[in-house]
Amino acid sequence: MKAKTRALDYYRRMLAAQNHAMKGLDEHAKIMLFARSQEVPVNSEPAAHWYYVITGAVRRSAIRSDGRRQILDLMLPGDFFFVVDRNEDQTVEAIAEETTLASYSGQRVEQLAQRDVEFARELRNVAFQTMSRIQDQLLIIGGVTAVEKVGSFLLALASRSSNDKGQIVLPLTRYDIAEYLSVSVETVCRSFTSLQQRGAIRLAGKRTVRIINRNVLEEKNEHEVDACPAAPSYARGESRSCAH
Amino acid sequence: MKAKTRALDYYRRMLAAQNHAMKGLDEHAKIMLFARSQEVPVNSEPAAHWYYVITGAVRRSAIRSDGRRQILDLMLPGDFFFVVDRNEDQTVEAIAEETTLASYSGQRVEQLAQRDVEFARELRNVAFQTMSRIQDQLLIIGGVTAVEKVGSFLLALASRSSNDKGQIVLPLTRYDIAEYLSVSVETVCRSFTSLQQRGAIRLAGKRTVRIINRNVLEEKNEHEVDACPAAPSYARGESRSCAH
DNA sequence: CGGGTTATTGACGTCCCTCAACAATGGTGG
DNA sequence: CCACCATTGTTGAGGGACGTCAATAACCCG
Repeated sequence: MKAKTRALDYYRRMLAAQNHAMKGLDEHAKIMLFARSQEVPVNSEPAAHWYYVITGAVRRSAIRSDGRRQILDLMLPGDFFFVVDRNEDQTVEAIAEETTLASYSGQRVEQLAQRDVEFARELRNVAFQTMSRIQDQLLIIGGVTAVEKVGSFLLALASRSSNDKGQIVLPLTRYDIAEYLSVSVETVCRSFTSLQQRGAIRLAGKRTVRIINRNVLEEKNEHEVDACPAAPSYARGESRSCAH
Repeated sequence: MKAKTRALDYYRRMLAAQNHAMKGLDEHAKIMLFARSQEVPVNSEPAAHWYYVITGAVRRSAIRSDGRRQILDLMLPGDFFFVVDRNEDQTVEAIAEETTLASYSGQRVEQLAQRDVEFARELRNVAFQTMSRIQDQLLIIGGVTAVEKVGSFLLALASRSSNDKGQIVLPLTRYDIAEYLSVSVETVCRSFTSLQQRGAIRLAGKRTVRIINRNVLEEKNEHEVDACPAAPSYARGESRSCAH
């Protein structure tokens, strides 16, 4: 239980240092330690438990009817999460080894929200942040090519994780990335090598990515960048907005 | 302004009839009427205004850097929505003609949430419903084939709209569907005809869809249904969960 | 050392995006 | 009322991208 007390110390220090949204809850938090691929218990009723990621990484995923797994949300240190959906059978699992979470009872969260007005507002902001996270994922998945998806995924990951000058350590496997982006694992690999050959990223080991050229990652098409001459015909421009 | 007063009447009656989550707000609601493709004004600050769809349909969309439009959320009668994201430039537009919304000031919502505990809980549920909606869209977009995407989109639409025995009236154009599913318009059309030829749906007019065979829509692959003999190798089964 | 997981690359077939042409629809003004 | 035009919807041909199958390497752990 060395890791657990260490995580608790880290948690306390972080609470003291930065402005924690859930600071009213810290005395009621239950610190939990998870191993890689270990499931996080979530109740079926909506938001029965609230979690805060201290270290590691967590994925929330659903199984399709054809057996494929879709990662619905990826939580990194500093993120809150909870399970809302009633009908979908979702599983929450720790991705990284030694993932530590702070767990709050949903009932206690409700009570605190009733008493403390400021806390209730923070609670709403937590929900907003979750929505923003899923929405970003939707934009990433909606990308045209696989290289574009992987590129914007790396950029999103870099902006979320505490990065040291564009150096990202991937907390997830290629399979997880594939299930997050809903592409095949092989395509993810090929996208990585393609991005590296194009000078966009630099792979140091399998899990460490250094972003060399952000512009290449942001460019959606690989068609010899010529400063975006005009919107493609697929984008129907302003014809809709001008109607009526 | 005939339509506006009619919508207001409808709104009042609906409030009286069913249990409206925002019933504490009805006297502060501002009823607004929108024409097709008319933009709904949203402030840049998060959740500056809350909206409730009375009739019609509304889309919230973002423009990608390559010019393509991505619909991030689709709101039907009975849905609440608000704009959360700060950095993304999102536009909210009415899809259907004579779209009527009830608008609430975000400030007043905050005030009411501070006074009324029950209302604050309802407010959280509204946020949860929005999350659930975006999440469903994520699962739909993550589908493998275009036919599968269109099929699950139709099923989701049928479960959301007040349907008369599987009869759906699409409030959006093929272009909107394409931007919702992030596929090309032509592929959407081909998927419709393919689903019709397979006997899954029946097109009565361009915008009216009757669902004939739900099973065909739910089947992800068109590979001659043989009762799902085994999960495909792409789905890696339980090998992950069993690790450690 | 051996076995399982993870990662990478190639060959091949299929799905879908693009371009193109055209039909159907709806609104506007003469 | 009808011609006109913009929008919307549909279908075909061709090529590129990605999923699938396969083989292999690298890595971790007992």
